Amino acid sequence: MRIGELAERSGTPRRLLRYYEEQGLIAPRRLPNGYRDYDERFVDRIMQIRGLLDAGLPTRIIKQILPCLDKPRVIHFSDATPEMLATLERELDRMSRRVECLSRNRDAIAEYLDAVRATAPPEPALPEPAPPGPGAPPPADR
Amino acid sequence: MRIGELAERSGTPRRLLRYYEEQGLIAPRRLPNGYRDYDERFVDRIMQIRGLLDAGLPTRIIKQILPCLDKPRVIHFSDATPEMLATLERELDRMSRRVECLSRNRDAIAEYLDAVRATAPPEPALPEPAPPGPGAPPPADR
DNA sequence: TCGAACCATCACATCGATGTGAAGGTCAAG
DNA sequence: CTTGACCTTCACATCGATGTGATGGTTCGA
Repeated sequence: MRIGELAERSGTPRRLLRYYEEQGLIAPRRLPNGYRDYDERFVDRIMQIRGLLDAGLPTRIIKQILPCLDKPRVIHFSDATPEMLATLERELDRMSRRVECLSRNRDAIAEYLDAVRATAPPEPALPEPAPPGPGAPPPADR
Repeated sequence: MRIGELAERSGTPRRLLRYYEEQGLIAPRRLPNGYRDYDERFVDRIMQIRGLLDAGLPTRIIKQILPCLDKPRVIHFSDATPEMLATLERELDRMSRRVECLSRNRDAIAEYLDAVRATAPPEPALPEPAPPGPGAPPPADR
């Protein structure tokens, strides 16, 4: 597929797809006329990238960890330089802390909302849209 | 305490303490000479703010959710406008998604590291430093 | 063949978080 | 009384992620 379709299917501006490529996060093929050519797997890939970006990881780090998250792993064992492993360890630690901090505050918000709801009548829920893919980031804050 | 001590105790540049104040996240007293005057509670407060920032929340949102994370809650029930509650719901959802995405990728990295370690001999661990406060962010990526 | 709808690259703008430094006030210790 | 270590405000710079638009090539259908 070309960039427009991927943009639509991943909910990502073309600009960012080109930016992620420039940052070395993805490397789509090119058609004879120079157009970018993406296959299906890029949809989830982009979701994953956006999820990680949204969670606070910079592209530089994402670029390093992405190859390790693919199966089968065996292929990528050769990438495992000591510096690489050290980076991964550090990032693993950072991510765990982030998850902890985020969970703690999320639970506190949930608790607060529960407390508020206990004093005011709730409203009926709406039917939900389709669930997001494996790496889907939450919608923007704006 | 004055800004220098808080900066040191929270590991945060003075610049950012002033920035957070400018963004309405904190409101320290002022001494007669105009100096900012922080009490003990600001140390954890700053940690919490930095943790949330690091996890990808913008100051604008943090400003809204911070008052709800304090105990006792009862005092803050008056803040609970419908828009406020809607914001909290949205943000709760976003945070949950973030936690999910982050956890998933973190687990994948852990799995990868385990796989790698299974083929190379491990090294003995070092003694750990003091654990961080309640809202402590992970160290920077840089 | 012409226009619409794609695509390309490039450059510049914006936005939030952060760094840095200038110019000057306060205060305690020598 | 001066010096040094604090503090103040203000302004401008940087950095990464993102928005926007200019300029031009490709493809396809009317």
